[in-house]
Amino acid sequence: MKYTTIIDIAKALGLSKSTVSRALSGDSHNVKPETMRLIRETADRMGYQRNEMAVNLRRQSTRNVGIIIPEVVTSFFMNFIRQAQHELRQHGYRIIIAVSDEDPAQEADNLHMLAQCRVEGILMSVCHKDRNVALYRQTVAMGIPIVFFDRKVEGVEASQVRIDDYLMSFFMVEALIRSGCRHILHLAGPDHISNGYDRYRGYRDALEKFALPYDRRFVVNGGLSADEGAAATEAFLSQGLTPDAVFGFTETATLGAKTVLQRLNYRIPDDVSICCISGTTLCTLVHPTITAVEQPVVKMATIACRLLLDQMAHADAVKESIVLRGDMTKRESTR
Amino acid sequence: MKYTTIIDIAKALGLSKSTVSRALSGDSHNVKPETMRLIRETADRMGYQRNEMAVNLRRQSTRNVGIIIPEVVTSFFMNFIRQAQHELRQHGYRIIIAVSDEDPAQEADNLHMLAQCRVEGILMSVCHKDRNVALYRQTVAMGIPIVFFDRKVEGVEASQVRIDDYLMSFFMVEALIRSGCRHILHLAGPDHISNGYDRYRGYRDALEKFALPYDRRFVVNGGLSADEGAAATEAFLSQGLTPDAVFGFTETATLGAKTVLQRLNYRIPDDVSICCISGTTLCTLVHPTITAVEQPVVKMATIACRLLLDQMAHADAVKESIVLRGDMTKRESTR
DNA sequence: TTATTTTTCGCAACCGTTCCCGCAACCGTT
DNA sequence: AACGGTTGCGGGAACGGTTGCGAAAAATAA
Repeated sequence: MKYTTIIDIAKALGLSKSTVSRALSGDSHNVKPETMRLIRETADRMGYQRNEMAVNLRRQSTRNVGIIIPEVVTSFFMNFIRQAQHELRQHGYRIIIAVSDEDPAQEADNLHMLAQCRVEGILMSVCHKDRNVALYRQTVAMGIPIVFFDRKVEGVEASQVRIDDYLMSFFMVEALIRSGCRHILHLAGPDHISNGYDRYRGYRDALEKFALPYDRRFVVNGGLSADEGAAATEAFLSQGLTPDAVFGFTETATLGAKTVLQRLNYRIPDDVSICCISGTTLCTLVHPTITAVEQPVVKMATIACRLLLDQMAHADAVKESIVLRGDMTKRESTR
Repeated sequence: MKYTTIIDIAKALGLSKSTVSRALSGDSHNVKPETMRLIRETADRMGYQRNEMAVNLRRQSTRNVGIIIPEVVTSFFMNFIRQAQHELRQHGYRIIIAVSDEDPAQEADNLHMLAQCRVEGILMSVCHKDRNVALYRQTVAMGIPIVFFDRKVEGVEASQVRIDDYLMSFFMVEALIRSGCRHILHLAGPDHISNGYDRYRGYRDALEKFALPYDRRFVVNGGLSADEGAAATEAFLSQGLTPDAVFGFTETATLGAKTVLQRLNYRIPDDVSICCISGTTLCTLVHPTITAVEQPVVKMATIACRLLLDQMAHADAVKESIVLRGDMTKRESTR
């Protein structure tokens, strides 16, 4: 496979590669219209594809940004990427996607890879709240701006955008209690995701507000996937405990719980209410539909991009930490 | 932001860049162990990140392949990417992901972008059965091997891997009929996706096998998304027609139909059976769970990668067209 | 006509890396 | 002492573009 280069075109036309370069990059100020047309035609005819790497090397700027996401099972991240791509493309940036698979080691690899590809900025949702913090710092110190989205990370001087996990969680549990629930199972997130703790705090404080007893057997690690959520729920039920509500850290795990409960003939919401944080359209497709706090993904992506574009434009742009309200939608799964 | 280069390292140590290059690329045959250690340490200390573009330019080979997918709403493509990444990484290839959003124009853009980034191969699922065929041809002719997966495309000399849409569809509808269904609504795919026609043929031939009348009002365009599927179902029902089964071209649209039916208090599967092709774990999360043919995504990705790796290794490798059996799983939504 | 400006183009340096080639030092052998 | 072989390293030409500068050519002004 041999690509045609501007030199090939130059030779074919008896011109210099400078002129060809200028013609192809649309420098109408320095090349005769006639010549321009000629060059462009031959370029087309010869199937010219310009070598992005040579350009980037010379220009000392790739116009691309990296997006690192922890997983691909949730549609949230996919939608984020979609919106971010839309947003960044308008500013002439290309995106490179890297998936960490919830593994800090792979995340570190991804970060290095992106640095080697000379991305000019990174949008990232971390997979561990502090395992790679030193690396994040180092990356930022090297001059690659990072904007963290969705998952909180502390100790790095960078912009962030996420929802108010504590408050959303508090409201959700408060609503459950007001609707009469007293024994609320909380499928908590894994310890290494910092949002998990905030959501847990919201749960506890809501109980406290209504002077309900806190039973730590009602807080279990629900994992992230549907399978993990199902397993956790089964383990919980096998202790002989009976919840009248389930409040999940994340959507997929919560749906796993729902599957188990329905299989055991619990009626939803009559016997048990179900709700969760970080719901997506999935919550509207299942039966009954699930009450959830939805991440305003479009807004989040838009803001994340704005923050990143700011940083890329001026290295001294002030770092902002933006906390959004989630959209809580009451559906069939709660009373 | 100024990256350290091998020249910086060379200067700092009073060595030549050649030696530094060799040390860092692990050419232990040509550099003294002592020097090697020294160079590597200083490289670390100076935060060296090698410039991937310079390497690629010089080597005349980027080791990356592109993956073009039509959309991100389905988890199928995400899982495909995940597996493909796993597979290709083992052979030292990086992947670049591009999303076409079901738009041929964007798909063409993506193809050009990948060529400019000098990918050495492309895995692709097309968004229109013939709109960009000339471009595919041209790309292959330029020497970039393409492997098409999931969605069929004709008229291009390239390897392909997909499931047997006709047969799977036939089996599924046959099963519906055997279970007593007589009025089967088919949510067909859009015309521009060629698998759609095969699935439709499967539907028709199954009816014919049992000598059931074909009523074309029972074949409607169900679109791809849940919303489209829901709208199509509502439009169908508003004609006063009553189906005793729904057979969907794709999962999301089928779930949209399910939502509508449940809202209208149809009992599933007592009043109406529901099933579809190209189901994912989503089918197991909803209630009732949905009978579906699942794409063997892991196998498909593995095979696609093998085919692509073959082509990249030997340009004259024979083009294969591999048709897989889907996994049909009976669940609660059918009798 | 000549002088001056403008247009159009070529030369050459440069981006960061790889890799071929050559050179010197050192080894053991004859 | 002369010789061939190995080891360790440096010099410099690529790879495919961009771009500042100068020069030739063309257009305009004097």
